[in-house]
Amino acid sequence: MSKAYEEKTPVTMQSVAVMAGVSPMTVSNTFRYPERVHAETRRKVLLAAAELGYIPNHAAGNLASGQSRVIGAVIPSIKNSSFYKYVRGMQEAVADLGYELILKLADTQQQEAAAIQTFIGLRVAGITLVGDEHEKDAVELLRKTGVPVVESWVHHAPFDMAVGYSSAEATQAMIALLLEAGCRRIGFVGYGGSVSHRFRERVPAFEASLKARGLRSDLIYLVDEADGFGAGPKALEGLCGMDPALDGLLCPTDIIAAGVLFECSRRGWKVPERLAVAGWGDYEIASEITPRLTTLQPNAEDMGRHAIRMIVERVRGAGEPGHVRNTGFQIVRRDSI
Amino acid sequence: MSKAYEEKTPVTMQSVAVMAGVSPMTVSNTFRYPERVHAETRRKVLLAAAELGYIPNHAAGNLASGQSRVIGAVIPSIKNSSFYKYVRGMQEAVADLGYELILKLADTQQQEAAAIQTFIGLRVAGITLVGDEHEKDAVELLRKTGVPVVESWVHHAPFDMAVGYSSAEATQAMIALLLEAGCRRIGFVGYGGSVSHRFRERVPAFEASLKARGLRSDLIYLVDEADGFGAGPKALEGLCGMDPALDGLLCPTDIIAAGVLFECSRRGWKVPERLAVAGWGDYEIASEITPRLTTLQPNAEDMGRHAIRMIVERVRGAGEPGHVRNTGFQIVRRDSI
DNA sequence: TACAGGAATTGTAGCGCTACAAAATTCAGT
DNA sequence: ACTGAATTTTGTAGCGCTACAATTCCTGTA
Repeated sequence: MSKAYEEKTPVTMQSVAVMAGVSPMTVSNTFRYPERVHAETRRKVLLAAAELGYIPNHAAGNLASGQSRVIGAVIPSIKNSSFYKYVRGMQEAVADLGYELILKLADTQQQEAAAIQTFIGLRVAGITLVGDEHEKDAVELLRKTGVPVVESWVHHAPFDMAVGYSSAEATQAMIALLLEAGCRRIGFVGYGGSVSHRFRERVPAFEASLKARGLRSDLIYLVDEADGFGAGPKALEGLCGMDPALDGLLCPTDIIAAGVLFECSRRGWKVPERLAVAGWGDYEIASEITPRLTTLQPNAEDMGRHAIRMIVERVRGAGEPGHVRNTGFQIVRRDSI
Repeated sequence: MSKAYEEKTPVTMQSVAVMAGVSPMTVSNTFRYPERVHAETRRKVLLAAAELGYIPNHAAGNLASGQSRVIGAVIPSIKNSSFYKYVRGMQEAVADLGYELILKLADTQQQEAAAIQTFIGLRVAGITLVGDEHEKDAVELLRKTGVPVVESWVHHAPFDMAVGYSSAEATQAMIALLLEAGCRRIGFVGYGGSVSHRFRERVPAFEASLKARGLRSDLIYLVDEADGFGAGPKALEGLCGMDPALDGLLCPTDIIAAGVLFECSRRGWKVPERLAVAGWGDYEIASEITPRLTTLQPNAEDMGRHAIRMIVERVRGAGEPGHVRNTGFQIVRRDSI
């Protein structure tokens, strides 16, 4: 029977130092400032470290130096493939900059607050959040500790820094495209319930765009976030009830747009001739279903990359609080409009 | 202009102790062993801590106690919704047990090895991995440090502990279902390239099941993992080339099965009459498309929960190395078979 | 050969916390 | 009031590492 975890003799910097025949400080320097150590010495130290399987204890280093190379990211859900790209962007950036990224999932504001506490407990170098709606106490805590924080997917008024794009502008752009394609009775599918700001700000943008053209702007139908694809058929039915001649539809995600497409095929409706459908998010499914979905691509990887860069800049003394970076969006024109 | 992060006066246990008028040790006890301190004292300490926004420094605590309340999970990808459920299960279990979960994404073995190093550097209490194929050095390192490790989604021969189900058994069960439904010319879609063991072990199970019944067992088509939905049509075309009377199809994921369903609808084939289609993974899409997909549900949440429990048990002194837990699977019968 | 000046190396002290043991306080039962 | 035990509180030492200053080792030049 093998020994329990704690009973193994831990490999410390000290043991590496002894094996390499140098002082512990030299071992430390070898890892943190390799250029300060003579090449030959460095070789010996690295050899000893490899031999012993030595991994520097971040916890101790962090404590001694007051600095951390770890950035914490709170993600609301991993179901959504935009977040996947966002995380990829962050991973890429931390790798370039010599940092580490750790993730926590949080579906609710309470969970987010708990995740923030964990990260602060770990004394991470910075934190990235999604959205601009957070628990009051959590924000207070972040303020007090002064950790660099980037809010992603939002576009203005951060309590520290933000990176994202404007959902309102994106909505306008999508409506413009629908209008250009000849649609005149455009419907809007939104999320009901207490959904986040970045979804809610689309509604007024939708209304304003249509009113400006003198078109009907009340074809709005709210669905339940949990319904997935199933929300598509429901929304289509609801909206057709309001205006049977509905000819364009703006969906909050590609998933719902796909659901609408399934329903159109069931009804024998041609897309985009009978109904033009706009997605949002550029999920994988958008380019795979028939007809291929015209959608909005939010540059999620860029967002992730910039979120990390902003934190690292701040740690290095640059980067002002209040900094907002607009990573924009792109409309991917395919077959559904 | 606000001060830089490092310049803020940090709130330490000491400052809480002063404010509450007790010794630092009492503050420590209040957080770690609340029952050891008098209720009234506890109240004072908690009040002071809240007032100052004190969050215990995990790094220091970890260093002093040699113990950690953080478990690290390495996830290969978050695109796949089974992993989502797996993570949910883990989150739930850590919350129950008073631990924390942090995630790292790793698509390749190299990235996995790096993630393991990070976790060991953080001196986490345990690590969960996916699959049983890891970089040799990483395994060596895990062995040396003795961290409790659970390999998930696999069923046997762990180097420490494992939790999962047998892909071979699952394949057999699915084939049995197809046969029962009257299929006699069954095709198999697999992943080409260097794909992990848990996918590869399905092939011999497929062949054996069919040979045992004296049926054709060479209708195997390999697709590229990156093709997503698009792999479905390709596989269907390839397999029909081998046997135009193909009447059943076993897909490696629901995504591919969905792609096949799209293609069937394009061809005007009835499912399951013309072709019965089996998915794998019970993704969201499985219950949303028409016809609804019969698929294999791997009890991912259970897997996550058990992975965490096994680690915590080990830390607490129970739980043998070599422990394997079979969380089984379920076939979700819907309309495609 | 001596020595300034840079390169490389090494003690010292302490980061914030906790294990442990010792000390102080409270309490019950005479 | 007094004692022994139980409860609560508190020093002490040290976890593994790094900042910083001090020391030692080199090299080239006078």
